[in-house]
Amino acid sequence: MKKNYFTTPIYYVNAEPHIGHAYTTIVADVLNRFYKLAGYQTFFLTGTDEHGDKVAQAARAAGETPQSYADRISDLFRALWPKLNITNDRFIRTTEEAHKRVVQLILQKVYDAGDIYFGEYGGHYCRGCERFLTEKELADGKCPDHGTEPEFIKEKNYFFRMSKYQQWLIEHIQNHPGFIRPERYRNEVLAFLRDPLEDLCISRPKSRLAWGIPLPFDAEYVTYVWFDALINYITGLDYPDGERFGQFWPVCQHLIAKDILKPHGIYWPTMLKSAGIPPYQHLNVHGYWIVSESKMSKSRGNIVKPLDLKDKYGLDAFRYFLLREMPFGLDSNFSETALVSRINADLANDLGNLVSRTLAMAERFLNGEIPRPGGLEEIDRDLETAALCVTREAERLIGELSFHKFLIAVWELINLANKYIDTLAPWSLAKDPAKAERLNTVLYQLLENLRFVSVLISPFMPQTAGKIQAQLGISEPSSQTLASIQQWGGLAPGGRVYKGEALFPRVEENLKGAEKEKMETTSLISMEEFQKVDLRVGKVLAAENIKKSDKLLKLRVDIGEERTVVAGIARSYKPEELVGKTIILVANLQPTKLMGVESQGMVLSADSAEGFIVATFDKEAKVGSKVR
RNA sequence: GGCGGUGUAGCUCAGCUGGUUAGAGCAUGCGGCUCAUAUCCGCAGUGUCCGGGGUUCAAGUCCCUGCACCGCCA
Repeated sequence: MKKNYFTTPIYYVNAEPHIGHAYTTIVADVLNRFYKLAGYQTFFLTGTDEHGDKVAQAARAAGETPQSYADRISDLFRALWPKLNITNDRFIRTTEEAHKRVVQLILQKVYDAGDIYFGEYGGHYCRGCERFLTEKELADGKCPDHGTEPEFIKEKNYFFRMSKYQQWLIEHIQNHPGFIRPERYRNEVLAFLRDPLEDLCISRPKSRLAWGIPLPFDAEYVTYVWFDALINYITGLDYPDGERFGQFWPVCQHLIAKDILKPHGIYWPTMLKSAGIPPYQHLNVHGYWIVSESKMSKSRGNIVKPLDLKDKYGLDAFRYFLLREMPFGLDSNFSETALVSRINADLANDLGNLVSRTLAMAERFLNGEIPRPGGLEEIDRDLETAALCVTREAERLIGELSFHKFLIAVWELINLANKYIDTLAPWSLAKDPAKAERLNTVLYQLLENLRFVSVLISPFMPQTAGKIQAQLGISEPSSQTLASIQQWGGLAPGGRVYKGEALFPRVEENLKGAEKEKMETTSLISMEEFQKVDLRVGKVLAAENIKKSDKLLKLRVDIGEERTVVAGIARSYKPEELVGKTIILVANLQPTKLMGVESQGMVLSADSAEGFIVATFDKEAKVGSKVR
């Protein structure tokens, strides 16, 4: 059985989870779910990174011990993942005893290989910060936080001979194009490796920092946090003797954001090399979410955290948005407006409505029974071919992390199904008993297509996929694997389908929010300016449709003189309903031609639940009089 | 200061190894349908492809240079 192992970084517990953590973990989850669907045996690891200076400092600031502080923040992460429907197999913490043993084992191995030496390191040490400051951090030679001059301290430490493996690493990256991907990050690492690599300081004296894993060969020192943290990826597989390590190493794919490229692209492979462990398969590097406060949330005076939006709009929509919007590797913008736009356009209008209309027709025309299809015509085969084509593309696109391209492909299939419906108009077929078999075929193709779509989207939107499959009467969702959509026709005739709730209700609230904002920003006008508008009481003398327009009506209105007016209210009023009505007309509006008819004014109207309604008076007003 | 990235329609972005009238989605306008979540389908646009040079028969695509923004490093 083919295998795959996915990891997220173990998240550093000096801050609470945010959108970036969520994205990395959701991507790992999508991969994990997809490869399971494709029949792989998988393992998925995430967790928290808990040692080191910053955690010790954050704990001190919070008045806690490092351990209790780490426990608390680690729990925040652990509690978040189920809410995002994450299917990790293990949650690892670097403060676990098992991990400490593995770190010490690796240190000993590297030490025994002769790759660790004791040396002296000098730097600007700030007692307030309890750490070394770089030249750049210094402001006028002083610590920017404490305003004190740091001491130049020489400190003895252990160093990992990273430089020894520089050439090996360069060659490995060059010989394995997918080792670090996308390519931009591979190039970045190669560029970095053009300069001589410095050896890595891997210890901290206990006198300065006690919150770490003791070195096995010198009890006076603890391990540098990165050397400790990276090793989690093999601890998670129960290195060295665990069965999982044999199964899932080195078929390992790390997922990281670009900020931790160097430790993963350089420290980690050289550490593995020194310890005699083969390197991982892929390092998958993604970009940042640029979060701009959307106007929507600003105008309401409350700043919305991206992660909170999953509760507001639903988890699947949130997951879909993250994977659809960001080309893997690049930075992308995150905004509530963009999220709402994706929900309405892609999820409600395209997918949700397709499911809704298909199942409604199956219920209405076939009493909810999955029909037996008859002979296929070309257009029916085209739908099949397109669906099978997306299935075939899936493994390639997901394999190269092109999630957005894959989702585009699925949505092309969804659009094709919508076109298929429009072209074949099943509602017309249903009116003609002679076309019953044709109707059966068309609806079968549509239902089967929904089955394909549900399987294809299931790694991204597991809840939604489940809902669609339930509506299709599929009793065993576990049967719906990638293999099940290698062939058309898996949906068994005779089964029952039913139309459920709308999968994704349109988000209308925000439209109102935008309108509200527009109103708020409308500037104030003076009485004089208002009086420039000549509003008159008018009586509708005649009304008729304008041909070729379904929105416009042509009216003749008496305001003391007769005016021709074109009004965009044909969807709400039949011409005869308007005749005799007393209305309000803007009488001094610049005349304009609409659909070839000159309009000499504008009828006042407003929105209502039933569409446009025209403004009238509650008692009889005098025709032609001024409205104030 | 060094290294790298980005700059294409109102918005968000595709455009591989240079090759006919530069694309998609959203938004906009018009039309069609009525099964459907006022949804769907069709049609219609709009662009000094950041500026300036250069290479070439041919450059959004390659080279040089300038500007703007963003990373990483020192």
